[in-house]
Amino acid sequence: MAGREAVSVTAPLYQLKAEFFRTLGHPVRIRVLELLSQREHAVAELLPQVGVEPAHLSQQLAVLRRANLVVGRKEGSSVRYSLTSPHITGLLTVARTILTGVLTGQAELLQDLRAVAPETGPPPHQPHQPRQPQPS
Amino acid sequence: MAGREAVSVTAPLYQLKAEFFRTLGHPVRIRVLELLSQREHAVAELLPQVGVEPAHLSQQLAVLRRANLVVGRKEGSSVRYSLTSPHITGLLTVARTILTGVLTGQAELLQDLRAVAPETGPPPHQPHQPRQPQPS
DNA sequence: TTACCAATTGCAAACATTAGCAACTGAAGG
DNA sequence: CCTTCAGTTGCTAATGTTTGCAATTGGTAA
Repeated sequence: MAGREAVSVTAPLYQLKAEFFRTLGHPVRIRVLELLSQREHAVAELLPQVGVEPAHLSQQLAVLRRANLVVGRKEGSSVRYSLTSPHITGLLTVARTILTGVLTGQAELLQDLRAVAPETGPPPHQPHQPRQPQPS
Repeated sequence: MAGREAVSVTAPLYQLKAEFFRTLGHPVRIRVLELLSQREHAVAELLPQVGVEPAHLSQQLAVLRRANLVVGRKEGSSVRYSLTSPHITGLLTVARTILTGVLTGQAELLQDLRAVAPETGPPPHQPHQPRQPQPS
């Protein structure tokens, strides 16, 4: 039990931020948070959407619970999960915006590479113009 | 055969998002991004601020470079780094907001635990009062 | 009661990341 | 030339995370 302290009052803020982002750094957990951004979901509803076996989903839900990003509420024989903060939805949106930019940058880089003709002169290296669109 | 389909030919979006967040999930990298949020910094300027040995910082900068979150520009014998997107600054801000809420929630939980006298009644569970600003 | 279903937990193997050290490149100065 | 400084890269032991399986809990129905 050494590594993870439940609530460290003294941990530096950037350490906490890193742990926070690390919590988001898993496909299943992202998927869950996106689904919960739309509305509350029972585990049985999440299961087919994320396509992993129940035990695995439960583990990842536990991670999100420990990080206080979601809460589970028992209802009959099932458990319904929801976000603890609406800001999380915003965070995912901003992340997508950045990701779009990053991918655009990489696409441009690819194009630059492709623009270099096999045996002709040196790479032109166009001066970099940012992009407009943001698809889903 | 219907059912679990990988959704996209290329990497699914939530996979990319997870990788993106994982990139942020390290104290040194967070520290660097925060410093670069203020202004451009040379590696030699970052070094004393983050307090790790040069090789380690270089590795973490390489991670951020590969993720296309920062760019390095050689200037004389030093390298100056800057963010590729101003949105990153916003992301860190939103993250702090969420983190503040999360920590507030945990603090309340601690207080609840503390409020339970050794042999007296059940935990009172106060109804949730929103937060107070917090320093960087 | 027993059986079943939804969800969770514990554990160990497979996997990925981190951090420290030595070696290397490239530029500036003697 | 040689030396030094700023950064980077390669390698590897230590560490942390993921994930599949078995066992478990708690609720519901027969």
